Amino acid sequence: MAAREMSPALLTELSDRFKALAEPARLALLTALRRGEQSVSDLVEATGLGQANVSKHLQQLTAAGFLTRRKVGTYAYYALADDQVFQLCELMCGRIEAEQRERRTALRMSR
Amino acid sequence: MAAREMSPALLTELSDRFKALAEPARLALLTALRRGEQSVSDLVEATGLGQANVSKHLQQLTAAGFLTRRKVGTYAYYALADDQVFQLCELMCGRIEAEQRERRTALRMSR
DNA sequence: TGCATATATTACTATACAGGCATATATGAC
DNA sequence: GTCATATATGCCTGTATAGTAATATATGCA
Repeated sequence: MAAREMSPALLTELSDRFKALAEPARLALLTALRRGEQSVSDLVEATGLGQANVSKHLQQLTAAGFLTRRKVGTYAYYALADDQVFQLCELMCGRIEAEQRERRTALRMSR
Repeated sequence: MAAREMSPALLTELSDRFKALAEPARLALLTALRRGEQSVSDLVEATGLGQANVSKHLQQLTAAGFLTRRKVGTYAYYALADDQVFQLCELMCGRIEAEQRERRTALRMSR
């Protein structure tokens, strides 16, 4: 947020982006796509999710700007729009690990 | 996600954190707290949200590790646990601005 | 043309949760 | 003790959405 003025509109846009990442299934799809562009059926197999479900999640991720879509014949190939999304995940993972470290330390202190 | 193995448990923890940021009201509270530690009633006034609503949002942000809570008398003072959360917002805002630039460019091209 | 495959969409159900209101809890003042 | 204030909690309603199953759409092939 920094020096930015946080208008209600920006807050809504921001929360919409975070909402796109706020689902384990969608994070699993992003993770699977680290290996490169894949079709819907590839991703169905990679994640074990239902086809309709995957299709809808991919649409949401694309609408949020995290994925690109390329249609070839009857296939739809999805790919990461960029890898910035993983910077977000890395920051979050770092927080989670820091908290786990703190919990372990607190545990040690209490014994 | 990088070199991390993304276990289902980690995906869930990650999505929980993102979910905490996936609400305009909670982002507004975080923004208000940039000015420093504040009580619940301060934040009610700053945001215009209802007291019960603010109290519940603050609990969620605290559970997600974004806020700390300090009780003094009948007051509860909340503060940002760190400012890393704004790095996340900055990254997201950067994405939003980039897309707006692209939309403007696309518009120029189409005229 | 008709058939098969890949993806998207629709309808439905179950669940989660934001928001508001009323109330409970906790602390301080008297 | 009573009263007032600050915060948290429980209940309720409406809305959003994840998941599934069935169907629609689109493309390629014979």
